[in-house]
Amino acid sequence: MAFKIYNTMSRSKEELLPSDGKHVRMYTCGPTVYNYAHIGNYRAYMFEDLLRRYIKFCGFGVTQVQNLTDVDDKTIRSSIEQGLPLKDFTKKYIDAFFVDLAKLNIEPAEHYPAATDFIPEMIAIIKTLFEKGYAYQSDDGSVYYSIDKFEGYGKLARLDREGMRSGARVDQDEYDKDNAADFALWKAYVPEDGDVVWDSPWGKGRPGWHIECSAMSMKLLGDSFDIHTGGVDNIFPHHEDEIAQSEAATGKIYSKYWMHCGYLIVDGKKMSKSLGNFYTLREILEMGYTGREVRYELLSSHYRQSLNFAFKSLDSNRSALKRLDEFYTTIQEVAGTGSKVGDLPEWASGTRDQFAGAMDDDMNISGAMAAIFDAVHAGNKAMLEAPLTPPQARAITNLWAELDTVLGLLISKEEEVPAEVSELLKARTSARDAKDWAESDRIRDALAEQGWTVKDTPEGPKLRKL
RNA sequence: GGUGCGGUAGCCAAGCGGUUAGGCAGUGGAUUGCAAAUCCAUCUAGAUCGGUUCGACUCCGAUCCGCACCUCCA
Repeated sequence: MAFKIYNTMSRSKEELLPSDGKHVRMYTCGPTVYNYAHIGNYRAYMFEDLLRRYIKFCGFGVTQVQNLTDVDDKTIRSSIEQGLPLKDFTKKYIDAFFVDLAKLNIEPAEHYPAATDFIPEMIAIIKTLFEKGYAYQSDDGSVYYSIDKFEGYGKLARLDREGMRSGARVDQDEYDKDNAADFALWKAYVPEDGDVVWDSPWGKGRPGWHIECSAMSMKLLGDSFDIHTGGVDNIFPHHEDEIAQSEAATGKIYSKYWMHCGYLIVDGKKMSKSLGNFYTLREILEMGYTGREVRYELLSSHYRQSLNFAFKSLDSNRSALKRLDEFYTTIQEVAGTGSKVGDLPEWASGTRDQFAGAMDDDMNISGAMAAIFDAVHAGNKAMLEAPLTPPQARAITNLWAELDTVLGLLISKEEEVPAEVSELLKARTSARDAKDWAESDRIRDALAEQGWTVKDTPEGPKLRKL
């Protein structure tokens, strides 16, 4: 089996082969910390989470870098509005970001570099670009990258260099630049920047946006690394410009694979802060949804497909997760505390291959989830015929644990049954033994108020969290 | 205008040149003191028009519609 991923650079699926054969180095574009990230942003981080988890499932090691953009127009403007030093302002949103990642059960990356901690590295790259003739300084003091000097410019986005001249949004007034599409490496200081300023060989100022990713990725992963990811809106200009400046500076291939995820759509439009049609994770959690339900939502569509966000599907995810929980709880009850592992029952013997086969194909999550639900259905059916042995059940819980290293939503945390609730259950059992159905139903309602539902099974009553 | 993605049943969403994807919801039944869960059965597909083929949801062409990117963007 081979894990194939869609490489935006080649526009085709390619087998993932890390350059050292065993350890994948990946750079994933992270948040700009001027506000709470919305769930459209988390769609990208969720895709990256699935990717790193499946890479590990395939037996590779992973080093993931996710940057924090803590200096740009928006962070500067907002921090000044709030009268806070930039670092104090961004800290609030950086902290919130990590809280959200935990709620969504997104595995932490190995590195979370902040742009403001890598200014010397950025300046070093710009210096090199000057030496090699790719950079120039304009009259206003800003430093630009000359895209005409880089032969491969446009190779990722497959730009029509001629067509760009008549591009819809090229600002004709940008006469400081040699070519309207040249981008800033270093922005000269303007009063609006307040005290956000660094010294450089080209005067006071601050870095351009694209240079931060080049500096941090190459510093932490090397001049050439394996995978670079982001949303499709990053293909151009951000990633195109990163390639231009990095490859011009080093003369090496910057990233071997480029992967991009589709958008989160709300009411037929891309969710974005500028359109104002966004939800933050904390808003959704306040509405009573769980991080796990949101995780299921963000995960369960193929990453390159746009994902239509609707509360209705969050509700249906709750039902689907209940079905998974019901199954897993049943299996776990049979497995008990025994550690002896038996063979998988016939109905689960192909599940792992079916799951991996789907995931190998550019992370076909729909196929992978179908493998899970096929097993649940076949298992429920088989258990009506013949009970599992504890070692068989243990084999299944082990399989589930393995698959959940990828999905991160199969196994929910055990709920402790409060003493009060187990007292109620006892009282109800007595009532039922006495065939006092009215009392039994009254207690069942009382349990529901506590958030628990009771099921009467041949093995006795069972409690489930609502 | 350039470039790219898509249109699959009530909703969400896959693979596949011929054989039930899957999830949610609905209906009928089994089961249950009643439920819940589960099982069984069942309803609703492939934007439109052509072409290739023994056979097309799948390949090709055209048309229509939607979304995105073309220097804020995950």
